[in-house]
Amino acid sequence: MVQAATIKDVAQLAGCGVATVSRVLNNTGPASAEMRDRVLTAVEQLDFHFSEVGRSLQSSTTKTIGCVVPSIENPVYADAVQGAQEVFLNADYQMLLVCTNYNAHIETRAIRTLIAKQVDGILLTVADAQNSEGLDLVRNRQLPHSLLFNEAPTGQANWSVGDHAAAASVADEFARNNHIHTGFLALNFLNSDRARQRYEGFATQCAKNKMAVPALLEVDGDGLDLTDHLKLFLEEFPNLTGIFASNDFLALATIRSARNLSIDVPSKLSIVGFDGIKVGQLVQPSLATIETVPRALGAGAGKTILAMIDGSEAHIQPLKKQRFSFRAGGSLAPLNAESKDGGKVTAFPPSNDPTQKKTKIQ
Amino acid sequence: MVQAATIKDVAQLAGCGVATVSRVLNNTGPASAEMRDRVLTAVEQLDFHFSEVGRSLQSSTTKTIGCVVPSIENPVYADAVQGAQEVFLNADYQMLLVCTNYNAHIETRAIRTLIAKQVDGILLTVADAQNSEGLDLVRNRQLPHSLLFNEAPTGQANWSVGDHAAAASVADEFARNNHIHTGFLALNFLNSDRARQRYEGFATQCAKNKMAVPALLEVDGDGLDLTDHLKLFLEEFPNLTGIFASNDFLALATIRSARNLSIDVPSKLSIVGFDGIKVGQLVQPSLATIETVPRALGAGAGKTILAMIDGSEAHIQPLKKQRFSFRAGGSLAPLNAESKDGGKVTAFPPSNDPTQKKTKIQ
DNA sequence: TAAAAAAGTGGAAACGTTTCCATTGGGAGG
DNA sequence: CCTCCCAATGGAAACGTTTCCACTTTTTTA
Repeated sequence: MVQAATIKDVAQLAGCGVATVSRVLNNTGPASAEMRDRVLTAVEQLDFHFSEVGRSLQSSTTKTIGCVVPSIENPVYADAVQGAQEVFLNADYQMLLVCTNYNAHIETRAIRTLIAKQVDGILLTVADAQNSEGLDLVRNRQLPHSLLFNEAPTGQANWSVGDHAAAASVADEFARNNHIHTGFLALNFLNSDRARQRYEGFATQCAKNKMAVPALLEVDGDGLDLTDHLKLFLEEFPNLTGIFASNDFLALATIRSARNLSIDVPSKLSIVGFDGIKVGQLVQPSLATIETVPRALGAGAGKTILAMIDGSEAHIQPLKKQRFSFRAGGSLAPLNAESKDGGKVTAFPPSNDPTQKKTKIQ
Repeated sequence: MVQAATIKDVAQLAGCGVATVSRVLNNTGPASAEMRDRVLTAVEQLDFHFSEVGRSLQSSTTKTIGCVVPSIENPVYADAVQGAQEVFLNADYQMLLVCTNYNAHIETRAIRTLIAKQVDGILLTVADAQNSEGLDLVRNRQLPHSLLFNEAPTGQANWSVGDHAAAASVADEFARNNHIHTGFLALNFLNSDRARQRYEGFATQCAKNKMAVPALLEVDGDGLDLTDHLKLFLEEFPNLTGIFASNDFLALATIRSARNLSIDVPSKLSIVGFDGIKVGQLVQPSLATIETVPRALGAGAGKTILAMIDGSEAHIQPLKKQRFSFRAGGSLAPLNAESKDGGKVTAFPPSNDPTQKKTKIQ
């Protein structure tokens, strides 16, 4: 590894003290035109750049922000992280990223290290915001931070989706389509407070709509093939007509599994997802889902942290009212008497898919 | 922000010199049992943790590795980044992540900053490995680094997919299915050397297989709705029977667009993607594609860097022969005379989709 | 023209570590 | 009892910055 030039080298070559070099390069304090020239020439000649480490030690500022999320294999987190990262980069901050895989131990350890590295702020999505050792650490140090996807305490800028309300709106949509018996499908339900909030919001609103208590359907593994799971669920709850999957990938896997079992979606079984990933609009039937704006949430949370670091804490971002919206799709259809009583249904019913164009070629 | 305790505070509280504290805590050098105790107690009492900044300055090592990729909205990069990140974390390194959005200027600036931050190594996917200012910087400093997805110079561990060969295998698959007239569909073709290598590998192998020169189809925008593009392409190249999309998302969008145009996939038009994203197996028809192992590539590149930092440079990872495989899917079907002459084809031909289970319920 | 102010400059301390070196004290070997 | 060695310990330098302060030189003002 080639040794980089230091400010001392520059000073020596320019024939001046290090203080002068610092002043010239940072434009802080006076310097004669001639001195300025000599320094700049030396810098050029040595290809000098300040060592951020030295700077950090002296200023106790690192221009670095930590980011802790469960996983970026989930496009929702990936988008959010990227949104934040761009905000940081524009403000000349860099991002230290840690994925915890929903593991509280890794979470805590990572946060500890980030603090030791003296990050100027932390952006985090914790497994459980009510009970997070790492989050406590951050709060104790009063390190600038913002929760992302987790519900923030009142008074702080909130960059969560609003899982409870969003899930409630799914219940409303099922109700509007005359569904009574529904299920909530989750992968690793216990791992995240978001999944629990979604279930709760869904169940509560189902009750308000005089629907049955939704069945809680849990699956494990990678969630790619749910055929066997789905078969069992439908045997256990034979009058299920709709499934709310806790994310879009799970929803697509469910549709696929239904196809394997020759159960038509949506005429026999309606599916609604959560997140609003892009491919949901490309598949057939298109996916009814909760559309979220992860990128905007990430960017917003990033800006909140920067504002806190700036000291303009008072001026925290206004918490937007609506951070989700229901996206209609072909996977959710009204439940009518005809299909309910097991009567014949067209194998490929006329699409009620609003995103499907009807353009013809030739 | 609460001020953290320093080694001096510990020394003072324990009534000893800082050198002793350092020795005790790092287990480097002797210390009496009693001293050990006093230090440990003080540490406990002050909740002391070393400042990594101070350490870095003294050791000129940061336990930090930079990672530069175009975007993690693309699941391929996201998976690779996560794979690398896990490797780093296991070795007690943290990752500084920068997304360049395929912008060479951001790329260069980011790499410069990473060097100033004195990262111990850099993992990068550059827009064009033959012509990258940032890559030159890294090479000049002889900073431990590894290319990811870019073809590495001979002699270095190679963590690219092998785009040329992979694309060639797609040409072979089209040939095996009797396709002659194909097209290569790319989004922002000029932005990356990978897309170009894929086209070249595809075109070369098409020639070997006595197929027509593949049409180069370029689209712009977000690639969500390609209907109009596809219509134009098919008007311009009316005898096109197969399209090789440069990534899976584009492939799925193409299938969707074909549906909009009432062109059946695969009987009228076969589609093959690239990357092997998971949802490709969930859709109908399932997507024929090149399956890659981005996570493994990222992890491998990460390990390579760690090995270089360790100094065990000699023992670089062996470059695996095959880093991709063709995954059959319902979107690619043989071209037979019947469908070629515009004759009647079943609207929903018996699936030749190998991933589709035939399980029935009840 | 002298005094005061301002501009230009460098030395040194401080930030939090590690590590080299010197100092002390005690035990073992002669 | 004297030496020698080794364990235990602390002081201080070094890493690369910024910034305070003091000093010299130039310019302004009266």
